[in-house]
Amino acid sequence: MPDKTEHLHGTLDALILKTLSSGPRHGYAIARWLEDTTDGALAIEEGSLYPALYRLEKRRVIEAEWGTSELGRRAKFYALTPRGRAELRQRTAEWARFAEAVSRVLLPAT
Amino acid sequence: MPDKTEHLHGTLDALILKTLSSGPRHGYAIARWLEDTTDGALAIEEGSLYPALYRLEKRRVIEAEWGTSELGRRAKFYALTPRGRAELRQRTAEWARFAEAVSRVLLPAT
DNA sequence: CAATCTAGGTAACGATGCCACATAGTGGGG
DNA sequence: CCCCACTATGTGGCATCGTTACCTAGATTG
Repeated sequence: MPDKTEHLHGTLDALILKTLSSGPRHGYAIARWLEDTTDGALAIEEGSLYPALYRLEKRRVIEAEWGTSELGRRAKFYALTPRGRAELRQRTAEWARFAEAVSRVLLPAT
Repeated sequence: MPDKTEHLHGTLDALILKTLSSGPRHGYAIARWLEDTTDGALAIEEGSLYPALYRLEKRRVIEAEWGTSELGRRAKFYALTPRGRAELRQRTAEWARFAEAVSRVLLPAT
């Protein structure tokens, strides 16, 4: 067994954008939501999440604002920009195409 | 647009193994077959393919033998080892699980 | 009081695919 | 006849990106 699943490569950004498409969320909530929604199949490490958020913010696809979490703690809320919505659409389409292709190769019985 | 699709990350090995599951093939044929089978959706660069083949060979999931291609040129034919078949099964299952999770997140309408 | 959860963050690392290029033989078109 | 395109393998350097392993800090709960 070589390594874990670094399948996330190239997909994490899209997942984050999608998570924000229903409204602003803070980082921790993004990770929780993704984990819950996928019954734990997708586990986002903090060391992946926060750098990813910075990248996305720098590229202006999301923007951040400090606020207060549901539990009264200080938290940074991220929101999609219009640019982000456009990128989400594009990346979703790319994913669909890619996943369809891989499945077509991989899933037929040996 | 940030970069191309390096979605292949972590998936390339499985695709190669699958390609070999129906019999030995040489590197170039693997790339062609994947491209054809997916109508060009998966394009494997040489700079990715050959290093990947070495990695797989070193890990004993495939083994190589020099031979002659259909067109009479010298070519290195790769074949799955039993170990390779086992890994293919495992990786296919991982992919299915991962893809299902991502699709569940990404594909519902915004 | 310790542990656990929420919340954000950083540094160093390694894996892996990509780009660009090199080599070489062959077949076909102009 | 020459050049291009295609078959076929390979290499070096690069960049990206997720992971591991930490750290801080406040709140809650056992």
